[in-house]
Amino acid sequence: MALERALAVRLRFGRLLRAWYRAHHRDLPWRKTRDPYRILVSELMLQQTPVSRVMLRYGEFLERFPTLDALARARPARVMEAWAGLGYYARARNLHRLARTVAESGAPATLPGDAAALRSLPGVGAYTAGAVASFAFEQREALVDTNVARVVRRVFGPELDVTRGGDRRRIWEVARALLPRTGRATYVHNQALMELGALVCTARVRHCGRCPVRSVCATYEADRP
DNA sequence: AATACGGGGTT
DNA sequence: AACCCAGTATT
Repeated sequence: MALERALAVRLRFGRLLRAWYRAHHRDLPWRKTRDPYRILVSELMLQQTPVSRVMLRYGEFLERFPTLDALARARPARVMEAWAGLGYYARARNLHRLARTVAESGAPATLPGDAAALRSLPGVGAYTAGAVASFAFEQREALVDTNVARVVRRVFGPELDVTRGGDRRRIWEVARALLPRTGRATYVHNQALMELGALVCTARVRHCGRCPVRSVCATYEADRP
């Protein structure tokens, strides 16, 4: 049901979504770089952590550890210091381990550019692999985080229940079906999907009045008076 | 499939 | 006092 709906309107949906993003997106630090390392750090920090809190630590962390190699050479205690206040400290340990692993395999240390290889790195799951592949390497890869899952469910599959494993897989399928044709457009597309969930199609309140895709939204269609 | 992992802001 | 937030690894 959700997949058929997505396939039917994917071109219109994508055009509306990306146009809205270009006009309304926030100017966030990690959107000003294509450096895979800087993108990776932002994605790891943002796991289950609000943008506002990551903003407090992101710049300073990169100042102390400007490259993957610099991070690989750092003492664990220094890395944990720089992570202080962000919580989920296993992320910092994983990032440090990742840096040292990648640094051993080549000089200078470089991240792999495809999602499957990224996925095998410590602390990098399906979401982060898709994010780094599409944001840093402009690969045509989907990504699903809490924002994307909510947007996809409301727009294409109100019947889906994210707590069910099968439905989670279905949401990934829909996200892949929605991807634009090129990797370059995928960067904007994925950013836009998350931004819509963060600014308009938010968890508690839906701001359908300023939603660019309400004309193709199943939830809006069902709830309108 | 369920749970641990942080901590601070919002409702 | 819940609920929420750019999830992942482990059981």
